[in-house]
Amino acid sequence: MKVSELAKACGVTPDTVRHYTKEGLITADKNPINGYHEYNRAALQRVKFIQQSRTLGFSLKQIAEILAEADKGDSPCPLVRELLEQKVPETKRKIAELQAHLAKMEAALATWATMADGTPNGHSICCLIEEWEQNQDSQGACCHGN
Amino acid sequence: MKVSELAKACGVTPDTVRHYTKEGLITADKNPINGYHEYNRAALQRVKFIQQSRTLGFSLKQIAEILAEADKGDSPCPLVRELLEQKVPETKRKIAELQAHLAKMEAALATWATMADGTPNGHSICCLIEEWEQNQDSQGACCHGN
DNA sequence: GCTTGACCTTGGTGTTAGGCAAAGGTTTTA
DNA sequence: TAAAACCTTTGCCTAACACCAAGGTCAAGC
Repeated sequence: MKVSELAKACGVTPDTVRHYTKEGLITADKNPINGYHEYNRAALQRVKFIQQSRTLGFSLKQIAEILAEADKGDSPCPLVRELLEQKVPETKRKIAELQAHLAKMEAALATWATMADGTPNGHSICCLIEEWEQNQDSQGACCHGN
Repeated sequence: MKVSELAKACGVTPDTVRHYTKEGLITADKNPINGYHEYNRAALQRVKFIQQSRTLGFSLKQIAEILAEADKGDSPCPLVRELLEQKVPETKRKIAELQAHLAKMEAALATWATMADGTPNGHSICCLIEEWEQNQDSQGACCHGN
């Protein structure tokens, strides 16, 4: 298969296939006549595997480790379990961060609903941002009356 | 103030201050004798503002727009409201993605708890990944008995 | 006065996972 | 046979810095 054929078969772009090839995640023979890459079924399987792994949140570097393990003839499964077990709390942390983040934004918007816009005056750039967090008891000290 | 003094005062690294300077988010006079950057209180205020804005999830590019608006003498507040209102659904989407992601991982780990590790055999790289999703009814077809 | 360490400068590289574009060769199609 | 569609390599772009190198500068102690 050529680049685009493989890409289409896997539902990725040709650039992605080229990227994986360049990074050594998949290999290809080169047609000596025209220099074109020639991919086989193993490459197809590997690209599909890579996409599956990416949906689980693995980085290309981690996937490369997994593939290297498999290429050595060892089972990559223990490594996969380990990586995934690390990833779960990490993902939970990210979710918590984003949720805190979202709460901040919604709180800010709610607070701002009662605040007027301020014109920058040299001691304040945007009162909405500068005042929204720490001085929630003195809301709008810099803005109101504008 | 010099780079490190400003950085310390704002709780960021000198590299961050240099980065903001290079990107034009803050300005500095240059000491003609030694070429050192000299920051004033306005820069201090701006770096703090940038940090506040970053905790709200704004990118440096967006912050640059906000600052540019303020520098023109206009109130950046309407822009800030608008940006933040765009950001809320975006963040919700990201959270949902991560949660789906997490669910996938936990489901995979739960499924795998009952599966043995497989040795790569040419038709499977890591059965855990390849089998976990689509064939949940034929779990371990490639792995068991190993 | 001099050395040492801490600071500053510019400029470059690295990080993720490709996207995009240029310049040129090849293959397929009309 | 000419255009369209494909392929190649090369290299730059993204976000927000972190880190490093080479070299100049400054403050302190001896």
